[in-house]
Amino acid sequence: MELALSLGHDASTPFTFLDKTPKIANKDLGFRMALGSSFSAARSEEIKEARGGQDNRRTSSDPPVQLDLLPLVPVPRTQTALQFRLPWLTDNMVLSEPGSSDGLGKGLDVNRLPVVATAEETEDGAALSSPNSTVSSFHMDFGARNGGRSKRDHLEFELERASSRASDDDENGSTRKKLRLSKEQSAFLEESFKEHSTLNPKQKVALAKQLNLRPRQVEVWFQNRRARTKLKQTEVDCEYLKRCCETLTEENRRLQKELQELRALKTSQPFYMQLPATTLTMCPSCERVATTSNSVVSSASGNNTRPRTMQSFHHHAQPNNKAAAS
DNA sequence: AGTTATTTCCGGATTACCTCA
DNA sequence: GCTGAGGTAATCCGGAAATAA
Repeated sequence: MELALSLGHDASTPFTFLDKTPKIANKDLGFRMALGSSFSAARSEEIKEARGGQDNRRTSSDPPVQLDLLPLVPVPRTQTALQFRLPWLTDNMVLSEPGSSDGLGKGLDVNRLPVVATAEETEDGAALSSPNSTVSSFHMDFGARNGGRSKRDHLEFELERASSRASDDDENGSTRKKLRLSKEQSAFLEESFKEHSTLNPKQKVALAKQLNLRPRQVEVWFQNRRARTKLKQTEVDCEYLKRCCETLTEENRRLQKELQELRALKTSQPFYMQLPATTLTMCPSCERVATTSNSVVSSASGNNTRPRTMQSFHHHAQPNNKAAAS
């Protein structure tokens, strides 16, 4: 998709801005994004392709929209969603499947009650293998959060939160819960988002298992993340258009002034305007209108009163305009 | 082959909760 | 302690696409 901004009088030279946006974004805001109508089409293709398989309704390993809102931290392509190493873990602390025997990988689930697995999990087919082990097998180092709280303190803190949530739930099962993901969970989701901005069901379930979240939560996070990305990009585009508008306004002002000068010249020096019409050509390099009768104007007027822009155009050689000059 | 119902996912808008100044 | 703003998880709704009947 090429968005063309027509400025009214010259639709032949559409003003494209989106191809410039990434440059601006890279420089000023530290992220890039390629927008294109190919997105929806490509997505449809993805879906088609994915639905060829039984349980892969969608795949997004190569998203059509490239976008990075964070400092680029490349994750090797060879790492699948199941093989991510969390940057905050030491080398021997890789998240493992929740049901694995090593006991690692039981990330703290900020939303899951310590004991009860919800019906939704079962529906999603992503119920964890040991939902009641969330507390006992909590091994991730969350010391970085909450101002360097010790592991023990943090665990107690989280237990407290979990139990308070449990009591909330007991009081009213329909209470809407809104609980923050941990820094680590968010970081992991971000990393994953950088890899692919959409998830197929397998990836979603895998991520959910790794982070000890419900698949629905992962799905919602990705949806919200895409929305944030889009909003951010819209702001960038808006800012760019604003700057363009300012530039064009300034250009318009300048041209109006020039027009006024020309009109004044016409009234003060009528002979000037009786000369043969000046051939105007468009400069292929800068796309400015160039006049080819500089010498005539100059000699006829007797002094060099041509407006600044007309003077600035004469750097273009126009060999076939000698008639006008004579 | 065309139609309809169902399912699934998504985006957009909005709500509700949480944190922080 | 109260309050308003901002961030964000969660919800609702409608549309699109695929699939099955």
